[in-house]
Formats: sequence, structure tokens, C-alpha cells
Amino acid sequence: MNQFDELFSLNDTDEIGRQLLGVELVHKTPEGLAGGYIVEDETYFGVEDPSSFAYQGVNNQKSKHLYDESGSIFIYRMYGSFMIDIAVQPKGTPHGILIRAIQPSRGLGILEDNRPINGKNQTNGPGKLSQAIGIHDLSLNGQSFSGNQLFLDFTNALKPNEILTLPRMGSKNDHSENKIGNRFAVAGNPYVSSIKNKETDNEMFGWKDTSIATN
DNA sequence: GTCATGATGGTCT
DNA sequence: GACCATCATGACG
Repeated sequence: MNQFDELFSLNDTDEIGRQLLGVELVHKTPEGLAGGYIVEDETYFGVEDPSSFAYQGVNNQKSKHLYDESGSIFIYRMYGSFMIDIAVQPKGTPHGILIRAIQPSRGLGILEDNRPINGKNQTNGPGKLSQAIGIHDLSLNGQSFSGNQLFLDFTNALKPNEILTLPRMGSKNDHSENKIGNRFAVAGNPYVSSIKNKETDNEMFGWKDTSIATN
């Protein structure tokens, strides 16, 4: 079994969220490959999660791709921005993982053309990173992250020194008692959204080994 | 640098 | 016209 199948066959959605940190998210654009290392993500627990689009079994135009097989692409639009999610768990179980931030590693010139902003603000939010890597429609919905348009690359994956577990962002449905779903982040990485500047690790960016150069 | 606030747009009622 | 798993901006120190 390859790393992709191994990861997306895990039963524990939070564990998949933790293991995704350090994996490269890559988009094949007309100009070339563009992408970065995942440094922050957020888990959603389907029918039992009040802030999931599939809460209590909702299955409509917006949520239907959450029900796809583990490792499928689920893109949606919010406040005019595009968000990139991974559908996880077997077909029919609508768990999802939202990719919230990446550290640029591939096609840096393409990222800058798509989103001409310097530094960490280029990719430290879900709407920002999708703009930077060139996702501007819903056309990839339902395809697999093991394909070759928008895919996960494990070959150069980095290992976080420490993983932070934080409350989820946004989601005004998240009122109350149901404390399920988590936000995971690479401790000290400057591209994590809303990280305090003095908490960043400017030497290693929070990775165990950064000998793999960015280009 | 931090924080609070208004703008946002597509989708659904 | 309301809803929202967001973003950019402008006032501070």
C-alpha cells in the first residue's frame, strides 16, 4: 500500500489531520507546478458535527462531495473565496479536512503572480492559499488528491517538531457542548494563520529537518 | 507589530 | 434579504 492509501484508510480523522502536516499540496497550473507544505488544517466530523456542511446528513449541492471516497477533492466557496478540503473516511461518511495554510515550496514565481503580496500573508489562510496556487473555480470537485491536477506529494514531506492542537476558527454554528473537531498546526511555522510573531521559529520554521531546499 | 470592523459574493429562502 | 469553515484595511503603540 502506498503512503496515500495508507493515510486515507485510517479510521481516526484527527490522526489524518495531524499526519497531513508537512505533506506538499501541489497544483498543476498552465504555467507549471505551484504549491507548498501543509502547515495548518482543521477536521470536521460529518453528520454529528454542528459546524459540518453534512450535519445531520445534509447532502446538497454544496456538501455532496464530502460524501466521496477518502482522499477526494472537495472545493467550496465562502465569502467569495475558494476553500480546499479533503473528503476523508469511506464513501458515504462525510468527514472532511480543511487545508488552512501552506508554506510555499513550488513555483514561487507562479504564487507571486497569482497573489502579489510579500511574506507570510501570501498563503496563511484558506482563501489566500487557494488564490496563490491558482484555484479559482469548482471544476476539480470529486477528483482524487492522488491524481495529477491537484495532488498531495509525499516524497519530500517534512516532519513537524511539535504539533499544536487549537480550537477551530469561524463557524458560528459551533455554539456549545459538542466539542468535536480540531485545528492542527506546525508549532512555530510563520505561515500558520494568526500566529504571534514572537512565537515563530525563524531558524527551522518548526520542522525537524529542512535540508530539502525550496526552489 | 496587534486588534476590531466593514466589505464580500454566491447560494438559498 | 440572510447566511457564512474569510479578507483587507485602518486605528493604534
